[in-house]
Amino acid sequence: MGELTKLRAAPAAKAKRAAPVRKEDLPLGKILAGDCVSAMRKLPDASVDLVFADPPYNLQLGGDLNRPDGSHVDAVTDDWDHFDSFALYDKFTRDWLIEARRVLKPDGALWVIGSYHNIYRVGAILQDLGFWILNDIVWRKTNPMPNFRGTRFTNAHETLLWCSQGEKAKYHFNYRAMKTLNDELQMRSDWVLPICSGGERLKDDTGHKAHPTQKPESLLYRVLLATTEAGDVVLDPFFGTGTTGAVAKRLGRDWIGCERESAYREVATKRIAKELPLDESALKTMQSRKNQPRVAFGAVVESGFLKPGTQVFDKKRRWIAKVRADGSIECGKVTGSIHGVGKDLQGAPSCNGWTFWHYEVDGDVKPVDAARQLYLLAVED
Amino acid sequence: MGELTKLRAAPAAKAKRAAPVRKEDLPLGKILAGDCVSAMRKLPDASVDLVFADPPYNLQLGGDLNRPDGSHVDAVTDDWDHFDSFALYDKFTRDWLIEARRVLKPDGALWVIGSYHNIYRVGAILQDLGFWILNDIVWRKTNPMPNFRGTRFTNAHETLLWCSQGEKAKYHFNYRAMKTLNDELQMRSDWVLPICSGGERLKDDTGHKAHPTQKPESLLYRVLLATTEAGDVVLDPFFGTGTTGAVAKRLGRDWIGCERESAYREVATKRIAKELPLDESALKTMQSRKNQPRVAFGAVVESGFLKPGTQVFDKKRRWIAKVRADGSIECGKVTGSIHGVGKDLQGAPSCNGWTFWHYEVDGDVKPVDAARQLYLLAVED
DNA sequence: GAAGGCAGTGAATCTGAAC
DNA sequence: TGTTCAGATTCACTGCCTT
Repeated sequence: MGELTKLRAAPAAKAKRAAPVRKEDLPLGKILAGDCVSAMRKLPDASVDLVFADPPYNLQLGGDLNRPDGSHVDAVTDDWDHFDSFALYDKFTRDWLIEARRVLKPDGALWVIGSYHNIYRVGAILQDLGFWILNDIVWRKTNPMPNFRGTRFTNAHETLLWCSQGEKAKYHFNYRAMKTLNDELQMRSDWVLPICSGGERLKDDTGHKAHPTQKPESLLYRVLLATTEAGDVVLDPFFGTGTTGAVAKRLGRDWIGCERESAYREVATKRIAKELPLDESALKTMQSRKNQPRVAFGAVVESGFLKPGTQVFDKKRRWIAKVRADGSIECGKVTGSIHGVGKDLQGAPSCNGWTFWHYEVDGDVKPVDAARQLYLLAVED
Repeated sequence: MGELTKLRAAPAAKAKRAAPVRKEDLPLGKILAGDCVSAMRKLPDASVDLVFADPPYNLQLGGDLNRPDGSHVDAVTDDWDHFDSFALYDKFTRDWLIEARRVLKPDGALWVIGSYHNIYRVGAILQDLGFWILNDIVWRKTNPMPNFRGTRFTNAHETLLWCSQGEKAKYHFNYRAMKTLNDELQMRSDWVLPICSGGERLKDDTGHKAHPTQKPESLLYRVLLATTEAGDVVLDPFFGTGTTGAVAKRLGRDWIGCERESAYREVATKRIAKELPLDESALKTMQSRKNQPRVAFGAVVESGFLKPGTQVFDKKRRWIAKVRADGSIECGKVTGSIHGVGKDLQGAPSCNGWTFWHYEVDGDVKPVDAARQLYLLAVED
């Protein structure tokens, strides 16, 4: 971070006190061709209310990857995602962030989405440039791709950074709208949303996905609803197939896109043309209810509501097993989950371990489900 | 990031080919006083299996920042100077990460926990030093503090980074134990755990919380269970009230702490003294089949668990092959190992013959893996 | 028509021991 | 150092086809 630190923050658009930009002078509803830095240079200072950016993640993939069933994973191998070094990626990032900063109004905001491959570099650089992080948001995917080789944790989330122009800068946050959207609870920094698939996923003529990393509209929906007003101008420097434009149009926001690839520009143009502004009542029904958390037996053990080493047994005490540290149980040579061991011992097709296994508390015998209820109570506070 | 990028990874402890460090020469179960950089300097190269670090987050919170030598940095909270404090924080971060890297074994791993105030700086710096991010983990708090002023999203998570020593470095991951802990589904990168409160939260004599940022034991439990083995040495450079030590002791891991504040050291010492290790059988976890001894198909045939001449077939009976005396199989003109024949017949990139091929026993159809399990049971006794 | 089986797929830094 | 090959490894959801 050395060099950057010396730069100090460009004072951003703050210094410009010229006449405010007229919306008529902006290329609203247009997708600018070329790389985003050149494209943004055509825009005046302090002219947009929000920048939403989904830059390349700089994934550094090894060889091919196959699923356990032998099928091939269609990975992101496009040239635009490849950088030879962190240094080059950092320069690329700095360049587009500087332009984004110039183009943003003093009370404008920046959103960037990324994964662990790039988001720590992006985050450090935007802080160096003077952006002020308001929240980091975790998009928790309901249906991520599994880790097929069993080598790491399933990479089940991506991260968004929401920033103002500086520590003292103003910004817009529709607190009430977010709270309403979230069943009258404050909207949290973790958002549970499915990935983009099914009918929403755009296909090319051959039926292949039109873009490798299309984002779900629900994500943009929440971003725009939370941090813009109707009539605001939203700029997306990495427009892709135009999710930002489509949702902006639906929500009555103006938009400007930048996109290098003509194929993506064409798909986006057609897509947005079909989009219609949504009426208010439809907006309200788009949010899904919060889903009941599943509780893993391991989580109950981990949290101490049932200690490793505890003996558990079925109601008739035909079998006695011992709880192990990882939430597996052991009964003689049979080990596994509470469900699997109960099933195998009984020779049954299935078994609900929560009600099958019991333990003793102060002389009482209780199903292990009682420990789950204690866990849920503690977690709910 | 300029300067750092040029540094590139110190080759870490890899270069050291000296005699492996003996555990007797390490200050196991001790809390080293002083700042963590000086304390870590007393430890030999390549001597610990895991570093878990919960460094100070205090960037924008009023200048409560300390240099590695323990001296206090004067508060610099005006926005003119906040880059100076970023630079100081970066230097502090780099210093302790470099020592952590030296002390870690080549196949050791690093965990760091942080919030959006510091984690982007930490992440970029550790990448610059050559650490390789394996996952970023989101600790999703079930009971976070609300945002009282309604100005932002409720900050409901913290981030952990899990890193190996480098892109090609080895590391340990107890995949099966994690899958078991999560009810037979892969453990994801988002962990839902309550914050530390209630009886677990340590209090001082006045009933005030003993430490402002005490982490829940469940968090450390999962970290240590996932990425260490019993007997491993865990180092925590920011020991605080010793959550890492307490959980390490419980799980049969050795630990070393560093802590500047004597008050925290005292609380931690008492706390850990009370902790009891789990007995060995409770510590057993589900093992990956990768760790099981390799069994040649020929050995299973040789031992009579699958007789030469037996017909084996895939689940849909598209192909039928015959087992030969040497453990090869024959399907028409295709002959070879169970894996190779399965692969060639399907035209697949690879094939696990143990689960692909089946045989009949008493009218039941079983994968040939069942014969391997019988063989393993017989051999174990 | 309903239900169930089967195939396909998504921002993925995805093996390692033996020779 | 590189090459070979045994063999370990997946979750949620969509959509088409069969029963």
